[in-house]
Amino acid sequence: MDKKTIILKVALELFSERGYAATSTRMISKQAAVSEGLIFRHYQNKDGLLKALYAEGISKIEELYEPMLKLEHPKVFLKQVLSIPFLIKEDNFPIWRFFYNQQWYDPQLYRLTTKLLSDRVCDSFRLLDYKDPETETETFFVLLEGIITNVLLTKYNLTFAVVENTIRKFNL
Amino acid sequence: MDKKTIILKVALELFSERGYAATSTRMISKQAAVSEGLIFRHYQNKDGLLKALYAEGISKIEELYEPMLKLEHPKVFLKQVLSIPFLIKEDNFPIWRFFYNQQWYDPQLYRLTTKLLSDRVCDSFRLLDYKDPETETETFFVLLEGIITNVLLTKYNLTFAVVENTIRKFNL
Amino acid sequence: MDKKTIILKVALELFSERGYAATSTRMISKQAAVSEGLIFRHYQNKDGLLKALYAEGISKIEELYEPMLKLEHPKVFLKQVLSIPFLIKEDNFPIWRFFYNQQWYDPQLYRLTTKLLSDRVCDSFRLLDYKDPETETETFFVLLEGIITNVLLTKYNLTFAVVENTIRKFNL
Amino acid sequence: MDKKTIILKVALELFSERGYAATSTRMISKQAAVSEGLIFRHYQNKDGLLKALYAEGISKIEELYEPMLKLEHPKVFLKQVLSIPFLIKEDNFPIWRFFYNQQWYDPQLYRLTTKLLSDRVCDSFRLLDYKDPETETETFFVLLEGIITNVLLTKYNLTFAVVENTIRKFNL
DNA sequence: GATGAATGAGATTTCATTCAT
DNA sequence: CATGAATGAAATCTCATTCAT
Repeated sequence: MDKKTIILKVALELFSERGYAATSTRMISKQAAVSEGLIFRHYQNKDGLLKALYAEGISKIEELYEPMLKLEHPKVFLKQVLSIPFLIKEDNFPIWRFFYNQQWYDPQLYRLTTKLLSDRVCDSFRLLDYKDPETETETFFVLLEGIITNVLLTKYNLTFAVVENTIRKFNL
Repeated sequence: MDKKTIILKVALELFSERGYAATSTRMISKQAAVSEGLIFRHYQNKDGLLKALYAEGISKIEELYEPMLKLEHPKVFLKQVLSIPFLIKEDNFPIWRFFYNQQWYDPQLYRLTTKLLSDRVCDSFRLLDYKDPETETETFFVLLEGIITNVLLTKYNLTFAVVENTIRKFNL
Repeated sequence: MDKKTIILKVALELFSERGYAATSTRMISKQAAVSEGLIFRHYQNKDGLLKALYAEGISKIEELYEPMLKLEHPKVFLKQVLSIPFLIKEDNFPIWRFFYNQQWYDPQLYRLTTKLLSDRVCDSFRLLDYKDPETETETFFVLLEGIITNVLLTKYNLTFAVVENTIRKFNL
Repeated sequence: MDKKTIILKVALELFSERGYAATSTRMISKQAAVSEGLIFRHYQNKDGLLKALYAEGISKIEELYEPMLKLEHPKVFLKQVLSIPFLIKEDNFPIWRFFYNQQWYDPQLYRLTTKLLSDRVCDSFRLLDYKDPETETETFFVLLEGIITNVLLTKYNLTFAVVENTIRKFNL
């Protein structure tokens, strides 16, 4: 892994755990074992790291969603969406934690992870003949966010039983 | 309102919106129209503000829960709990936002707002003859956190329909 | 003891142990259990404490020297002067320590404790027919300062044997 | 001389003359013509300057003592030790002044400059058949400290006659 | 590409001092 | 006489960023 990549990886880890504002470029350079100057050569400024991570995160999310969006059966699709928290592999954990944590300060991150799915989710509920698919979709996402937040804050200390219970509540 | 109180109020507003790390004591002093030194005279250090807000937040939460915990009927109680997001009055909004935002950095804040209710919620599901009240409770809280987070991030831009839908899903 | 006196006493203790610059008026007020404002009411400013202590110290020294200066026999007088370190009673210890420590920053304090005696010491050596009484006096005071410094820094951890040995070296 | 070295040199000069507590990092940076931040980059904190100076001072002292400790004849050796105040060259003056001044606040500095010599001094008195070499050594060091203090406080305004007189008193 | 010295602005904190009560 | 709130300046320290090498 080249130094540019290491810097971004370390920045992500620190932003994810401590938050953007509480992480200094010095900390990043120390933990990445590179000079502080190199961060600025590669990413211009601290905000550049943020932007690079936004881009990386979005592509990681799209990658994760790609096979999911190919599922045709609505119930199968919705169940898969609810399983997202358990699909976040260990090496993608930091970027999700970073996004969820960062949305408290950056409105453009709000619901970024779910809005790529919202149309398909709404369609699925419509196909399943739910009478108010919009409200159903909204409820679905609110719950999903609760689950994801929980997983990110407790580092996977959440039983799958909760997801199964949710699946039942949505008759999936 | 005396200056000590104003400082804490302003600190809360700023911490709530921008986060603790991104808020300088200088910003607080400017917005509170006091000298920067006064912050330290009253709260020792920046962390002292945090601790004072923790204490204040906890007592505000207990205040909010007090009448709720007196509700005897389990369904009534659970429905009331699900309505918490709409019970958070405007002047308590900042402390809730601060707590939910801060839990990303401070493990001691995790679930602090819900653990005061968890036993009663579990008992309620047991009284209602749910077969796995523990999982039901967990699902309930995960969903509640999703709703509260949503309300705090969008400033109440959430229809009550979602709550009603949830109530239906839990047969309340 | 009234508050004005307590303040000065506490200031002396702290200045004596930590030095003037490293002692804040806040520390003094805390340890004296008075308000910080009271220090300024009684002594105008921090420098006022210094000046008050200078005056007190000088009068304490004169008090100590008074009986000594009445000794007529030169040898008896000189031996008594060499015993000064052991005449400094516990409650006068802080003011001596303060003076000796403070002389590193304030030239007017240099030799202040000994210059009141220097003429009499020189006369004594002259009476005893020392051939160079000025150099003898200087040597005598240098040694005395060494002994006093030692006593002040080690809190009396100095054997009287050293003083006796010195007395012998000066044929007293 | 690089900036790191200049900072330490200036810090020494100021600490030596005004004392540690009364010297601000701002003063150091101004006089060293560097940014204040650089002090912290090179020495972590103000205390880091202190520690660096301790290390430097100890090595300077050892340097000064090295040739002295090679002197075999006890009288020659002791006379040389008594001449230390006149061996402190102008550029080592600040570090000695700093050490002697600082020992009033830092117990670990007490007698640091003499303890490296104490065994050899005691041995010398024993070789010269003094009956109580320990007391003789103690007296010798007390006097030496008096002389050094005097030199440091008056900037060499001390006649060599005092040292010669002392040598006579110890029969050297 | 990479370093590490260097900076100026700003963050946190402490300080002596004032003032209304 | 005495308090304690309040201040403005300064002290210590951190930060993002630049630049010569």
